[in-house]
Amino acid sequence: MICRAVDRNFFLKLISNTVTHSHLRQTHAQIILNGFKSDLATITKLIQKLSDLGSISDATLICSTFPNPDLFLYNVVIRSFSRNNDHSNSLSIYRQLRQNTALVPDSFTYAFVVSAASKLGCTKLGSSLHGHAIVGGSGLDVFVGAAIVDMYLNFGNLGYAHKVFDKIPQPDTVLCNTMISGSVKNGCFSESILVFKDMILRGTRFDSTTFAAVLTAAAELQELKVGMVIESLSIKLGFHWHVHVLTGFVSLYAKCGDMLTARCLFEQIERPDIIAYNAMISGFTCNQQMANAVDLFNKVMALQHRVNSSTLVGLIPVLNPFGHLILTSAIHSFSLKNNLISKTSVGTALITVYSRLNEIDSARKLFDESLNKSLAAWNAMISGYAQNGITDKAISLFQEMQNFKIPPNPTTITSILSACAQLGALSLGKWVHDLARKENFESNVYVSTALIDMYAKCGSINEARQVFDTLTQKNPVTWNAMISGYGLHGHAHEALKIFNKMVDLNVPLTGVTFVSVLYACSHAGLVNEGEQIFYKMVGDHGFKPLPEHYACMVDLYGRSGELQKALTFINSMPVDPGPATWGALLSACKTHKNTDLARLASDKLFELDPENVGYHVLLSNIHTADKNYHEAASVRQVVKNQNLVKTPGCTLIEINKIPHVFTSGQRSHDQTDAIYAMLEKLMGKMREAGFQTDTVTALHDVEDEEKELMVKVHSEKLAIAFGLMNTETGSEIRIMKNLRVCIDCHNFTKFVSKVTERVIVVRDANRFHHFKDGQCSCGDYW
DNA sequence: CCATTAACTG
Repeated sequence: MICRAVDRNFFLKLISNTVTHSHLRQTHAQIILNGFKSDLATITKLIQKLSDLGSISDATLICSTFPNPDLFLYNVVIRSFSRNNDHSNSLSIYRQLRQNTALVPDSFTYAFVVSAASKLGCTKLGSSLHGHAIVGGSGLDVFVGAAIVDMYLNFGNLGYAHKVFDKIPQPDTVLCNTMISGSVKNGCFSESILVFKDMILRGTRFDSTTFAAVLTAAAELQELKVGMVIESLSIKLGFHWHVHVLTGFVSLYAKCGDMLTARCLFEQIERPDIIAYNAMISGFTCNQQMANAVDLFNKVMALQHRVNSSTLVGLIPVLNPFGHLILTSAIHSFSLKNNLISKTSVGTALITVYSRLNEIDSARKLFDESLNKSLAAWNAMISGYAQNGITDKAISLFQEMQNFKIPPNPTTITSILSACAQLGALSLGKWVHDLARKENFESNVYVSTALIDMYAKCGSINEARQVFDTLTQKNPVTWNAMISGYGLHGHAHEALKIFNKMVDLNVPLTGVTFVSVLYACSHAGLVNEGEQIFYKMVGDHGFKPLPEHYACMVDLYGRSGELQKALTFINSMPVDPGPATWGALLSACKTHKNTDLARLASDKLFELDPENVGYHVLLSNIHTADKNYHEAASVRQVVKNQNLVKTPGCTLIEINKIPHVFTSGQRSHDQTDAIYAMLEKLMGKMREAGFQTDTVTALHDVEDEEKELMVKVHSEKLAIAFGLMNTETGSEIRIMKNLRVCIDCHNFTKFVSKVTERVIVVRDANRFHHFKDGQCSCGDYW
């Protein structure tokens, strides 16, 4: 074939029309033969096409030998790497660009590299690229802005994202969509709706993505009103029949409990995608229609040709909140059969669901079997342990990660903080806080909320408040954590202040908000305040009380001694009282020594929850306190037959960051003799001051082993004595106990705080006690 | 695909 003189346009067209790699090689040869190998436009097009076809190595080879690359060519290469998911090479080309050339990056360059840094999770590099973009004058460009906002949202830093977003003069649809869906991903639903409302005010164009994203937020907040606004807008603009928009409505109605409408809308979706199916399945699960959920799931699985790893991963969020063993095993075996299990995303997803179902061993097995563990897989496993209360495993896995030099991300930090909180491990918690500071994770809402919870649960309520006060981004969970922290420490008035501020600032309240406030009130004896809030919850805020709210109310009345009122309340409840409600009454009966009512409550409990031996123990203790030893023994006999193992009490104290654990009657510690001598001295003083110990009265008719347990010195006394000996005069002592503190030890600690002039902070199984000058912050309510 | 808060008692 004779080649006629060809021009550049000929090659450009030829390259565009090429669909295979070998064809493109021939074209390249022609380009060289015809003397176009140094023509910038032709070579740029060639490189673009090569990378589109996935031949990234050919593309770079040509590029590196090209004499005078311009910025456009660099941008093409940078984007090619990103498109092939090779973000680190994309960034190294950027580095070459800055170091080896005099070219000045433009907004395209910044948009590409910022998103590469985002995908890689490089927070520090990301912020410095943000800086480069500002210096380079691209900081306010909508494309660059969208990339930067998306990056900060991806890093969980909603505050920075918002700062950047607010500065951009004319945010376009894509930028607003990024902000809306990113806020949703960060659990900040009302922020997301606010951005949408701003779009309406500013007249920004909407698209189906906008509506789909806002609907997710509206669904989470059960905001039917926002749904109505979106409905009329989307109908007017012709987006209403879009799959994603309809799916959004399905979720909204499902979350609001209207499954009829949800189903009806779902049926209008012509070709539902996996997200649509998921919305519907999740609607069924959260409205307890398990049979329907399983049916639809099987239908999805039957569409074999369309099921791949992302289908499975997509299904997982449906299971996550509720968990369902049958569905999970189905997915597991499906992925084994179809060789999808080695996909890390599928593995990780299954690890998560198994942990949610308390099947932590199955989760660990999957984790151990996966060869290339992604950060997400580590996180899934760590959070699985943390959520199941297996805090030691969570922490040791985290340490293993550190040893492997795998850098943690905010998700990791959040789970570890939750483990520290459960454990009361203040020094580890502080260390993790420092780490979070260094890595710039502090502004992440999850991290900061977990920090508040950690400090509160580790006894440092003031530090918790400090974190709370410095936050610019809070979500309802953050507020709830602060309220429950105050409740835990018996500071009900502070809890109420935070609650009122929430109301004033229009922060959406949740069911947990009310549980936390009511808990704070009942543990501080604020009966009237609690009562008012309960009625406001129903009347003003339109919440339907859940069983836990009823239980809180019974606890509120019962704890304060108003047992009759508690009973009247139970009888007036519109639903059948559950075990929590009767349990609250029973424990009140114990505190206020009402054996008759206790009998009534425990009969209900034995019926409602026959498996739970705890109620038998409680009833037995009530009889013991009533000096009805015969009755107590017979209740205990029932328990004996059911093989109850009592949790042994133990207390932890940290001295110079080293934890010491004491069990009751323990004599194995190095300083045992000194500890007992110290105790003897303190108890002597205490008796002189007229305190009497309560243990002897309970010793009638008790079996020998139990008698021994009662005479043994409780672990918290040992820990306190040890603490007194090993800390500076006048300093605070903090101890952590796994069970509730008994009346005798409570009195003892009060006394010690007075004679030694120490503040003693005790965390028991339920709450905090701050002992100072012979008084306890719990006001003897616990 | 991975993250935070509450709920009687033991």
